[in-house]
Amino acid sequence: MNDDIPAKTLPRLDESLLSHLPPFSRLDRRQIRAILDQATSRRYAAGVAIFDEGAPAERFYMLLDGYVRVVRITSAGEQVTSLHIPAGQLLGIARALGRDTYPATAVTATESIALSWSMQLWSSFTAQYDGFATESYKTIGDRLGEMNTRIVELATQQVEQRVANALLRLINQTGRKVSKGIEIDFPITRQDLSELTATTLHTVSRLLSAWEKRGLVISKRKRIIVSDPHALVLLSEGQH
Amino acid sequence: MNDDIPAKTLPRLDESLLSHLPPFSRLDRRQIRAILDQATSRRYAAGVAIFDEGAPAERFYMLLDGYVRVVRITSAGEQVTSLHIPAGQLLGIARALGRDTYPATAVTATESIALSWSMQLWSSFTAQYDGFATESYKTIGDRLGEMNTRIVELATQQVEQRVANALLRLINQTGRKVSKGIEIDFPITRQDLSELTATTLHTVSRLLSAWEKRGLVISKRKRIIVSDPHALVLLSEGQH
DNA sequence: GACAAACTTTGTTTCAGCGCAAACTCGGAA
DNA sequence: TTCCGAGTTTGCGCTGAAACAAAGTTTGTC
Repeated sequence: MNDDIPAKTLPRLDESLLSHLPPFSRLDRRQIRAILDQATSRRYAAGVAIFDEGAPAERFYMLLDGYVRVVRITSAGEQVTSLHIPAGQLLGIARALGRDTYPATAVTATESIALSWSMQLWSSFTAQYDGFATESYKTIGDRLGEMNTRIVELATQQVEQRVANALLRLINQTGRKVSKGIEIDFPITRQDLSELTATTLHTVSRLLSAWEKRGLVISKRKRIIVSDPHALVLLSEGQH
Repeated sequence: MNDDIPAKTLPRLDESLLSHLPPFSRLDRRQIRAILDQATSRRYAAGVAIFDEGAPAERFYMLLDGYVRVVRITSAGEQVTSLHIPAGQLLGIARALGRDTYPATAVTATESIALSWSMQLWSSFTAQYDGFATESYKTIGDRLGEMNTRIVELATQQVEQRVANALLRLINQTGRKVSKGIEIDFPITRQDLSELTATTLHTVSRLLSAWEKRGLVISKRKRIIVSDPHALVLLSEGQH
């Protein structure tokens, strides 16, 4: 499960890694240097767990590169993805909400690089570094909003609309422009998409096939390009 | 929509109102006095909105008595209840997450009483009062966990299980012991319950009727008593 | 270049729960 | 006391999407 490349691979981390990221953007070079010097850097292969639901929340992370899926596993063994986290965001910040275990599992969707700090540093970070707490809570606020949206979607929308919405959200958050449209920037299977939309991989496959015939998307294995986002928006609103 | 009883009805608020509530429990009498003197107290009739989704977050609230439903309304006009808030909790604390509008509408389920403060006081409260911020964030953490649970439920469970779970959660949070079992402490219609479980009032009605025949619940209009919680737990796990 | 594993597609069957419709009941207002 | 509206119950038909099943395709590995 774990990775073969040891921690602290990168000899010395550059300040520019963090200086433009919201939680750190108000800090000066010296402060960022201090933060980096306390950080552990680590590479994760695709598909490995950075931390597990229920485990003691010992470290918090800043995802520098890659994508992470936040998943929960039901007692019946089904997986439900509750969030996607792109590079540049904090994760595992349970402590900010007074928890001492991680509330969900974080799995890399691609090969990823993350910095991490001991959770004991959390309170000194929030105390010392201006804007760090505020920005962290903003991130949590955004995630809360996103979860709220997912609840409403699950509660009121048809499968087709949910899948269309999920696709739109993914290209918004992590889309990359390519010649034929906008591509989701990391490998994503029908299974992943079904876990994100609370349906089965079969149904997702059928939908994507239908959409491909109508020219809305182009999909190869693990890759999806949205060529007509506007049409997807219509679908997400329930039009056919 | 609004209420006829003016603010500041209660001549002078007693410190004991707040002293045992988590966000204030670590404070001394003098501090609580100061907080109370800045508060506005107001009574709300059942079924009125304390604040509306999207409105500027001008005040934050402490619910002293009653119950509040946090709802969102979809573009199609359907309501989805995302949380129930019992007395003793803060609400409308959008600001803690860096938002300047309320992310959802708060509607009273019963006649309720709440204190409120101008949102401008938020930062001074968190700065001055020990434990206030921590406890507030803990509340948010709990709500996040609850929402997460709802997502997983919506994603993986059958209607019957979801309704059973909702009922169990309600009696846990707001149950009152009566001779024949545990009663939900505020009026709740089939419609409310259907909005909480993402189904129709018809289905909820059928389920409750069936359960009543089997002796698991007793229900009159707007009132539900759970007489066999354990059987409901089994149902919520998928047994029949 | 063959094999296995992972991922995807497509067909068929089944049924939970929704939509629609109608009737019933309770509790308060007048 | 009657009336009315809000809340509830129940029946029935329909359908979206899950379950089941099986075959096809891509990719990496030895």
